[in-house]
Amino acid sequence: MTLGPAQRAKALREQIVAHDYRYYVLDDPSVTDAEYDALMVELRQLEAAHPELISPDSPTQRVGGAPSPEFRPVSHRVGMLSLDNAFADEDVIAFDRRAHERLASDGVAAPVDLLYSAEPKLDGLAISLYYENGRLINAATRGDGTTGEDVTANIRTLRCVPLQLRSAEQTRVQVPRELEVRGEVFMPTEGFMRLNERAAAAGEKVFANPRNAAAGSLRQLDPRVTAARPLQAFFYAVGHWQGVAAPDSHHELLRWLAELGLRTCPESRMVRGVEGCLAYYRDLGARRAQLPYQIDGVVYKVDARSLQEQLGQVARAPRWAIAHKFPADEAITLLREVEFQVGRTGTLTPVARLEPVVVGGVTVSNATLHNMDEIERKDVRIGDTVIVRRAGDVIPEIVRVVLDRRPQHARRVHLPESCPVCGHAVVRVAGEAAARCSGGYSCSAQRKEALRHFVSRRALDVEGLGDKLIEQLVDAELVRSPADFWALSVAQLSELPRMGEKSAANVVTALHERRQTTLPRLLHALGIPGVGESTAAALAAHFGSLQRLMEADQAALQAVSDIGPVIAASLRAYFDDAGHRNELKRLRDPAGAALEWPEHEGRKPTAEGPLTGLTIVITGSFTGITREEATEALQKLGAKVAGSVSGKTSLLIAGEEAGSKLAKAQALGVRVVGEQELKTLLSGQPI
DNA sequence: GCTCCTCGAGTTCT
DNA sequence: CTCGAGGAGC
Repeated sequence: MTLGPAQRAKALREQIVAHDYRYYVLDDPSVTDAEYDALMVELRQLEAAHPELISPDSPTQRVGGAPSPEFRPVSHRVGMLSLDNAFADEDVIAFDRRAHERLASDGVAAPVDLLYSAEPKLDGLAISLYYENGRLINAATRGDGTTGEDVTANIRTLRCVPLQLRSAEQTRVQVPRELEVRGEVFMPTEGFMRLNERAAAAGEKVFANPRNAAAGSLRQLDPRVTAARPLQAFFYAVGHWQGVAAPDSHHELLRWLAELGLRTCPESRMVRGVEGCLAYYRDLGARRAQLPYQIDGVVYKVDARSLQEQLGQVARAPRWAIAHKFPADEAITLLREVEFQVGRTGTLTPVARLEPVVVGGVTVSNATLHNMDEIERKDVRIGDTVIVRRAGDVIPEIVRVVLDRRPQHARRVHLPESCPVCGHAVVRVAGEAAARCSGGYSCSAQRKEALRHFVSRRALDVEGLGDKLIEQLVDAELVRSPADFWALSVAQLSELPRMGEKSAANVVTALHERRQTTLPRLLHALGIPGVGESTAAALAAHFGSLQRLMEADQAALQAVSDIGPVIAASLRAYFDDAGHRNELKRLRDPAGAALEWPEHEGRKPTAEGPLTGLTIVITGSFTGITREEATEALQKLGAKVAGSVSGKTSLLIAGEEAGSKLAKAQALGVRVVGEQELKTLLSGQPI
């Protein structure tokens, strides 16, 4: 007998979903791709002939609806935590010891060797999927952990993501009424390479690494584009569930997810104790290059759920899990040339020009060598083969030279005798690491940098005056000193290449808006050697007006805290210079730049508040507040906000992606809190 | 005079 | 982020 179209469609869908499950979750396909495709074709034809049979969770409906105009924000009902990082074996040992100590102090009996569930840490994007009665309702990115973006339409196009969880009849487990499951979306290395090859052939821009490619693919407005990208996903955690008994351990949770049709990573293993963790780390590290996807470390999770609950979480990371990162990626490349850059203060900085090489997922072609001492210490020569690393995973640095590969013709690096930009003599003060161009303001490099600094965000904060524009203005000799900026007309600006009347007008308006400034900003903008943002603020608070500051002698200057003989002399030298005094006059002149700032009596008392006496350091990023805003708010409450962690630090407030400061605070035993506590503090309550 | 701490300055890539 | 150096305290 023949089936009616409705039954046939249902049968086809069940077969396709079953094949998806075998293929993605069990990794054991039972049909060829051609057979699978034939089923899809038949279902499509059937649905085309009988549109009433189409259901939203039909496998043909992965790419559905019109492109969504935006990615709506979605708040996670349970915050998506991040993990603490371990970089060395000792960090893992300490993590295990802390877990033991905590359990012991809570009176919980734990085995000598805790059981851990270990899995690779994929280099992709964390996502959260929400299923109701087994049906996929929405999908969101991790975002900041509290709020992510709605990427449902794009996630639906991933064939390894079930639109419908396996039913109660198909599984040996209960299907939850509600399930919020978390995992990682990533692009397998091979798919990434093919995608880039095609993009390069088509003259489109290529992605720097699989992670960026995955992120870019998920951010497509048109789901059809996402559907064509080779994205995959593994699931490894549950944020929220209802209508089902939770598995007792992480490894059972993974099994349970797989049973529901959610793909889990085949590399996850149970390991015993620290030794087991470290052995797993080494094994995976050795096989890293052979894995079909990119990983940046491994994750250990205390397996038993009862112990996880006992351990709880701190700030924004659980105490029962840690990510053990692989060492920073290093690459080997050729040092082609060493050039010297001239900074605002005339400092000559040697920069290595490298044969471009991919390190840690980005292409690096420059690396700073800091100064001549550094070059000698590392014995770097032009033509050398060098090992490059991204320090703190961000700024490229040359780790060392591969001496075996030094060619005969390798050249030593010599400090130029004259400035490469202006030709003035280069001087090196005995005992100082830096070499300087003696050209001062007549050196166009120093002038450009000084002008750039003057209008930079933390100084006068003029928008629209970027590096390129300043370069043009200096080269065209339209601007020589900061006061000249305010003499620019729209007509003059619009004559410059790539500058329309509209942008020119915007720049003039932006300059005008910043005429009203503050004394600390102005003092910082001047770029007096040794006077940065914080010293400028101290000077402004102490003297109250530019006039009184300019009249102060060395002794009066040294009365300001943090000002010693060196900075006092630097200030005096600056204000004694006729050129500088003339520039200040032009800046203040109502017929010139006409800058204005409020003056006061000076010596503003430091704020007294509930936090007086505390030295607080802030690191990482927060959701509702920037670090700058938090700093200001804490200072208003009387706290001293410092830039680095030391023995004197009373508290470290760590946000997302906290770096070395967090590690240092932990090493020094400084108390660490998170954004929650920051908010509590700012509301005036103790923590 | 020594040591610790903080600030300033310079830097990369997307 | 990191390094160098000035400032402050012992």
